[in-house]
Amino acid sequence: MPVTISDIARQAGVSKSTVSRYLNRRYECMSAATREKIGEVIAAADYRPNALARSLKQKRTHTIAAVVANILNPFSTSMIRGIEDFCQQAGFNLILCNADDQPDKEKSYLEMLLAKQVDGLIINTAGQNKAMLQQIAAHIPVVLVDRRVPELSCDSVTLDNRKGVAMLVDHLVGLGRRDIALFTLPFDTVSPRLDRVTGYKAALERHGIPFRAELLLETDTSQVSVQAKLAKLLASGPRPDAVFGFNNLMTMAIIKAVRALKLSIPDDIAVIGFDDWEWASLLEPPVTVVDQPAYDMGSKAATLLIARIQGKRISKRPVVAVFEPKLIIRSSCGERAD
Amino acid sequence: MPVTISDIARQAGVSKSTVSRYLNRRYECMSAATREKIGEVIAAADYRPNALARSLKQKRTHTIAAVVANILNPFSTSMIRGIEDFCQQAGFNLILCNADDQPDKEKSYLEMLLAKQVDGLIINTAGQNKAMLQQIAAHIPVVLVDRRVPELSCDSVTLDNRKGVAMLVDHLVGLGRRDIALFTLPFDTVSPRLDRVTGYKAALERHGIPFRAELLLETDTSQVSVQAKLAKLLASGPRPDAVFGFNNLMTMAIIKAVRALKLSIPDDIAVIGFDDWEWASLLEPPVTVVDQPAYDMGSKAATLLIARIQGKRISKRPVVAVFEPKLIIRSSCGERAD
DNA sequence: GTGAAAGCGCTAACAA
DNA sequence: TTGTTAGCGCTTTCAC
Repeated sequence: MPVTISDIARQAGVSKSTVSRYLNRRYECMSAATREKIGEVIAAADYRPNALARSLKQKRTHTIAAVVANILNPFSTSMIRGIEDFCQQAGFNLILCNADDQPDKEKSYLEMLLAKQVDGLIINTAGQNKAMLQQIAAHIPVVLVDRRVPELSCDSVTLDNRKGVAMLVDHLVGLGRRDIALFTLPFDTVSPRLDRVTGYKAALERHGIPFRAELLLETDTSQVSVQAKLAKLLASGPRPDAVFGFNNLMTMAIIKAVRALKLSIPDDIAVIGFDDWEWASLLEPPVTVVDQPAYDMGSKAATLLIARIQGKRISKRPVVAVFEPKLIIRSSCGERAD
Repeated sequence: MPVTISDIARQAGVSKSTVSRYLNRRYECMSAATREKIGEVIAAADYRPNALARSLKQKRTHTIAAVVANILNPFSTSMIRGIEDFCQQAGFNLILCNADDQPDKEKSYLEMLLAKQVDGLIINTAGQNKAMLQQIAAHIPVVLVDRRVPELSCDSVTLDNRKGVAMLVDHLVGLGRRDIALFTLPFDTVSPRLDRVTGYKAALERHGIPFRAELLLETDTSQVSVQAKLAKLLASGPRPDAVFGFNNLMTMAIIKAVRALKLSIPDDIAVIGFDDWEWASLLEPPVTVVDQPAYDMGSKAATLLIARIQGKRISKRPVVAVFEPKLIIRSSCGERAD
């Protein structure tokens, strides 16, 4: 039997309306005496307004949700921190959901978020729930992070993936590597992956290097899968002189595989990855990567979302924030930075 | 103007109660015809019940919250996955909060969670909000993870930290190391840290090694702090032949510092850490650690919490689940496992 | 400055 | 089998 607004009203000898005004800081329409009295009663009773009731009435929850692809990926956690910090500062609550890159799980989270009446949504979608997202975007502001969905008319925050790959390929080619194998997760439906593949082909072409389909390897990020593909590749035909991992999980798997296959980095093979992560510099040799400003991307997404929710006037049309990748040269490609 | 239960009722030509019964799967008390009719109308309207209204009435939200200390720490993310998977399976929603080890932030999250009427709480507390937690625990089930709070009468899930440290010290001593420096975060208020310090002293004593206060170093997990302390230690008196990091973040900082100081691991100094993490095995040399089953601990916490919420009969008295640490020997202490 | 009353969208007796 | 009614705890006109 928690204490309600009626209890406070009774104890303070005023009406619920007055207490409500107090709760909403409308102190102007209230005598100093009642204001003080209510304050005392609330403190004494340790009263906490019921957000459900309030939201039901106001039709706003002051809560947004973030659905990320994989909470075990440092890219996601950094992005989350960016979102979280902005929300905190803006007085919004955050519900965090980990869709695990599974469309079903994503869908069930979306269902629950809608039921809970969140005011807005930031999502790094697996891409299979377009219809549902479309419908959601019609009701509440939605911001896509990392992955675009062309069909969806909403704000998005992405990285210039093609540029990132260009930097990476340029770096490799500059060091004399030409046979660059690339390990990616299935890339048909997920925009950054597709962009990276496209960027890879474009960059090769720019350097006059013919694209070889056998160097484009689609796999999950487990060491076994990666190692099997890599071993097969090494056994058959001209061996690659560089490998490029599509995200940090993939890069880790590549490094494990390369080591298991007793290859030396970078002498036998150069290794380069997308996404930086805390301990990339601690590996031997330290790994060269293209970094995405995950924290800033998260923060920007939250900024856009909350601006929309608060009806701040931003362009009616979807805004597309594109962030710049950064090449962090360490030594896994044959060049020592320090 | 989203569609409500009244809209559905009208369109289906029945009363709200009947629709409500449908929503709550009480099909027994309903003709097949109405059941079908309602189903059609709901599907056509793409109706989604408002969880706020439902929860307000039922006084249950089917939602629990998890407040973790630091989402950037792999220990936390693994634990979260354990919690999340169990919730998913049990049909509970999860609100995730990252308190960042800041009591203020923790408090503000607790306030909002209470306002949102969560049914239960899993918390890895910074330890400064005892009074508030006590009061919360009196209303709803609370499960403490990782860190105990003796004053609080609620379930807890912890690791046998003293045992973990004992394994670690035994390992080191077995390899001939006796001057073991230990880097910890401030340990006066946080139980696992305190347990680890106590366990360290006890283990030394068991081996007849006198405890030297100058080897117990309290610091944050930044490389600069750690490196400063380590440099000072090396310069003054008998140098340690091993360093032990209190969690994975600390261990990473130690490794960075040791490298910056041009010491060789394990020849000049052995390094061992608490918590395993994905890439510990990829470092050179691979790092020996004491691992905590973070996923299982999270899963167990969720299991306990939800059992309490559902009133399953578990002992009235707080249950204390203690997990076993596991020593993972790699080669940073002078012994190669593979 | 303050209160009475209606209602947010739902559930749960109690009737019929 | 179904409908009527009365709230859940709050906000918000509209009076006074």
